[in-house]
Amino acid sequence: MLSILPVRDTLDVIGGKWKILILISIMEGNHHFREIERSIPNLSTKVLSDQLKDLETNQLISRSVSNGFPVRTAYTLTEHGKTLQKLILEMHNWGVLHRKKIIQ
Amino acid sequence: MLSILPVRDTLDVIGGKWKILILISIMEGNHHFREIERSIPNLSTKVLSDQLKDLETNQLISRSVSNGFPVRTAYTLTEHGKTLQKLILEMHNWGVLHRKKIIQ
DNA sequence: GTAATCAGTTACTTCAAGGTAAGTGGTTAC
DNA sequence: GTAACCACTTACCTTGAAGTAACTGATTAC
Repeated sequence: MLSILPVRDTLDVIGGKWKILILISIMEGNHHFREIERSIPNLSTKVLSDQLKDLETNQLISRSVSNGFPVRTAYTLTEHGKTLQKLILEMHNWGVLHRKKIIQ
Repeated sequence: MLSILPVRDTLDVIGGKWKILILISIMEGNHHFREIERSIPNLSTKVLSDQLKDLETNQLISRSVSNGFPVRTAYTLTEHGKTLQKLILEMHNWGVLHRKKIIQ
């Protein structure tokens, strides 16, 4: 008997059009704002900014600003964010399976 | 290097507010239209009807109509639909973990 | 014969996620 | 000193998912 709330919580956090893409981009080594932006086609600065705030609020990523000049911000996965990796891999694998099934 | 498309495919199929809830309801033994509708609070007939069509298009559920009277429709998971169970369980588990982390 | 149930459809509205475009304030390269 | 880059913000607009409400057509119970 699965209760519904936890699954909805998960979708709130990683659902939508961009959140998973941004997480994957950071996982793959893109840590700066423009770097992440350039790595994901059609992602606007406004949407990226909004989504990064959401991800930070949910403690999946952390934002740090270097004290030196030029000031550079760096986004990294938190330990909590890293617990998503297995789930993202599962979603990837199921997506591949599904595409094979549907497109044939 | 995870490509983005498969994860997006997965979200297209199980994302949104209702699809996973409907799948879980069917998994738990609700097979008739009104049965599914009653099992999920605040779900309207129109939305249920739309979502069931989507799920059928994606070959996750199948719709069968009994030849006898009264005509009853039955929605069941396909074999392909059953491959989602592991992923849904993962989403459930991560949701529980996340709620602990955020709400404390 | 009328009230209720099943399995939906149709027409219309609302709303939040996402998109567009321009601007801000600082730094660096030449 | 001006052009370009970094890291955004602000204001406004668009669109599609979801919600509301009423209706359909068949069957069954009383």
